Amino acid sequence: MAELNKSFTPEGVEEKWYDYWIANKYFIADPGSETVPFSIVIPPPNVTGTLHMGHALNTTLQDILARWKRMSGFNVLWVPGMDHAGIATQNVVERQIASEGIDRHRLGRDAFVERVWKWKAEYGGKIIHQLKRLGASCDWSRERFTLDEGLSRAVIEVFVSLYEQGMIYRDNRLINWCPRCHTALSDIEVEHEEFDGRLTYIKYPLDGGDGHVVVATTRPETMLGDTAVAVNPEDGRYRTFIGKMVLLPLTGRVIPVVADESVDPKFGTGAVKVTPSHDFNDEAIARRQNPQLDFITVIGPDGRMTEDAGIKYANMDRYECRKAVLQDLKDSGLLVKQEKYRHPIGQCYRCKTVIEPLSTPQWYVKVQPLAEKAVEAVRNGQIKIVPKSWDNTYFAWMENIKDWCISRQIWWGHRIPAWYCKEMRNDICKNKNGIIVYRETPDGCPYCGSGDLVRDDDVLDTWFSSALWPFSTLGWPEKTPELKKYYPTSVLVTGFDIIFFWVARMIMMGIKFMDDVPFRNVYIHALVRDSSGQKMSKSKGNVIDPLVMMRKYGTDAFRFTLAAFAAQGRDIKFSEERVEGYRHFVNKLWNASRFILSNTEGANVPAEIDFEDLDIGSKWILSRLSAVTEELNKTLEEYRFNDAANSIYQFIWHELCDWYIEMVKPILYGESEYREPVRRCLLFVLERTLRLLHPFMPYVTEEIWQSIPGVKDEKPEDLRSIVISGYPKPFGRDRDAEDFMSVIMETVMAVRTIRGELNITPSLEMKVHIKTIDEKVKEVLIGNLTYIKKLARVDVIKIGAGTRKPKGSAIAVRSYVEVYAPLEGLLNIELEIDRLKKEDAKAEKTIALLNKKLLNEDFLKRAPGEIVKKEKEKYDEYMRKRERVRENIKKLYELGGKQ
RNA sequence: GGGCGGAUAGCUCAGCUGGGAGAGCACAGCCCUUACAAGGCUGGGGUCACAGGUUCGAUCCCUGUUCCGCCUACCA
Repeated sequence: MAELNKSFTPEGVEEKWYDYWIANKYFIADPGSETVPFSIVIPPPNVTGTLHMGHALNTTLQDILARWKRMSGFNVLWVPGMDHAGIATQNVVERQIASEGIDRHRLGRDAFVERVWKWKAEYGGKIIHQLKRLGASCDWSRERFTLDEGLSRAVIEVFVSLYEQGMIYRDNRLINWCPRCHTALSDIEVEHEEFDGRLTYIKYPLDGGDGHVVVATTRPETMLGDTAVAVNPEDGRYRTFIGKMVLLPLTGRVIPVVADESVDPKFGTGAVKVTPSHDFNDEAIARRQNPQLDFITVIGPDGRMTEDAGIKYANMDRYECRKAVLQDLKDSGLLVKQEKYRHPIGQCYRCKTVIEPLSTPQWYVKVQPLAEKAVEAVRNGQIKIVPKSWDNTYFAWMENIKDWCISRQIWWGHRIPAWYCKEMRNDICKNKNGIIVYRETPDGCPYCGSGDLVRDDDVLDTWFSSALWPFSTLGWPEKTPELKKYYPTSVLVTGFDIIFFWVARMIMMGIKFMDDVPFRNVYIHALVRDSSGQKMSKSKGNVIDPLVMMRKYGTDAFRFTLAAFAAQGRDIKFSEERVEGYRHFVNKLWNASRFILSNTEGANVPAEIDFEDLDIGSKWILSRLSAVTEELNKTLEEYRFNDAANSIYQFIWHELCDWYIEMVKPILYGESEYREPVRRCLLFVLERTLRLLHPFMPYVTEEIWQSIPGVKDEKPEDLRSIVISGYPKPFGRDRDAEDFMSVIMETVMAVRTIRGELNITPSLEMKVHIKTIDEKVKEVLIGNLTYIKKLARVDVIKIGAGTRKPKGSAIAVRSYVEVYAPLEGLLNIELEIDRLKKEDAKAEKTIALLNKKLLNEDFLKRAPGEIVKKEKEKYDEYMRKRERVRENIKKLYELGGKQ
């Protein structure tokens, strides 16, 4: 095969074949086809994104599944797309216009949103090109965007119907507020991290009397908004205080001491300052009191103190204010002490700004009823999570789920389809809360006819539209053929970091609106970390760029590395050396193919192959091929990507290359009757192997496959591709051939060991005598002398039961054979005795172990008969072996070895 | 505070339902044998974290301990 270069160069080849696949529409799904569907929706990457290791792993695994199923004859649809990523994208564009000196508020909402779309058209979706470079076999004709028209329709439909069913409501309560992004966040969008802080003890004097209460707080500045002090009703120390009033320092306000069971007497002083407007726990206390405590908001949406904080503090930044308050408390002698205290602080998951609890009106989804069904779906097996260990995480979260805050005070996103009737304030409108939720923009208030309507400014949480992804991308709410054919999707492949954000919500929404789960299986893959186990992040500077890996080592090697790393239930510590190793593997395959193709000129790859007229080596490799085929289908079915990768690696390198190719060389170069069958077999094995490997290494396999002459050439040109060539199925093992081969291999390795250990140069052809008591083994060896001669570089003088050890021979004892290599003059008797003694010691150790076991009556009585029999056989075998080894040592001594 | 996972060869990790441990890389020795030196052959290396328990038998199951990760949580 003159066309193949000496080594594989991915550049050019990758683009060439990707373009070819696209041009021939191999990835485009046909909902009209009768074949069994297999569908995946991609976890839509953010428009702002560039490909990172997580995407690379995620995409590779999905592509392996998609290609495998496509080759296996399924009707595969892999829907690609992107997420508009509300806050993240808005932040990016805000930064961009800031560099031009523009503020979004000055630009105005419509103009800003326009800018974001413009940005999206220009920079967004860079990641799509990168996914293509990875070889992703998505149906790009069905690419979707969470903010495109069809998806917006789905979002509105879901929102309005949930509202109509009372499952979406608006409420005013404390929410997580990001003062930088200027929006509400849901609970899971807050990341908790521990920091070294301080616990500040403050004295609150009793009003109209002696004495005081000391409270402890991590946020002294919020005291300006305190409306009570709470103690545990059972706490004897404070019992007399309950119901009394204390003087709130620095403000002159008088606030009550109240009782609440949530207060832990053991923490701090046992007395808590209560700031209902700025702390979730305090809000709960306030609402439990009768009458309810006052809410005084002292920190505003921008993180600055409000006027209610007092003239002195108003407009200060919250941290600046903390310093001021501490100083003032110190000055007034009310600051008792401060102690070091490590505690978690909530931060915005987009910008890491410290979250501020803030009381604002927001929209919520009542999730409990949805969650119950979603839990049930996993519990009863309608959805299978792999690995199973994630079930518990899922259940734990779902069972304690709180209502989902879905409104965001940003501009980039699905605007909430709600309007407020202004007239309602004048009691003209009969609509009790003035809220109008509509699928289309209403002309006027349907209740009072007023034309004075104002649309809600908020947009929906990005994850609201993502939650609909499995059916919105298939055309819902229309009844499309795609929806009918491909929903529920077959599998969702994703990282565990978005189980709550995304997976759980898709399940809830899918069941609610499609009356069926969104996917049958969920495969949760690991997080890719750096080689020392650290999370990759820009700030740590330990990010490995997938694009760099692909450029440096080729996409095939990179993909294979990811698959080989993807063991279930463990994070991936990525190391570049592994990629390098798999590049060697690509090269190995390449060269083996070169060898096969150049030695099979004139032959065509057969569609099927008959074991009968083949030599043992060929029967063996075919049997092994069938075994690995079975293994691959099985491991892929179980999402054991690493096992799949290792199996095919092992087969190609160590069975096909190290043994089979080496052993058939004499046949190929000589005039054996097996020459033609072997040539066919080589092509057959190569072609099937490439197909087995294709899902992992799409490019190099296609490149080689296209050079193999045979069946494909009869097909029309646009159907000639490994992509649609069919995934191999097991075709049967030949146990005899495998057994016989193991005898041959054992013999060859015995000679090689002698060579290696005694440092006999490979260029010297050794003469060996082989002793075996088994007639069948003898027959096999005699029938396959060519192999043994070639692989061990020996001339076999004698084989059989009566073979005796010639004088001055090196000896290797194996299960079925004993190999004697006469080495007159060459043999170092001492070295050889040492070697045999080592073997003797090994056997001795095993025998002792087995002996102990077999003398144990309990073992004989209770262990299964099959095991006992196996152990006995093993014992006998080792006894025989030891016997032979010892005999040989004795002979060597007789020959002159020193005792 | 609760929950989950990990601890196996120098390094990175496999080891599915318990019968006595594997790979890749690294290391050592020998080979440029006409597919591949990005290669071939051979070899060394592990009381499977620690302590108990269940069992005829435990790397595997149970309990506890230590050390690492991660998730989750309104102890101010």
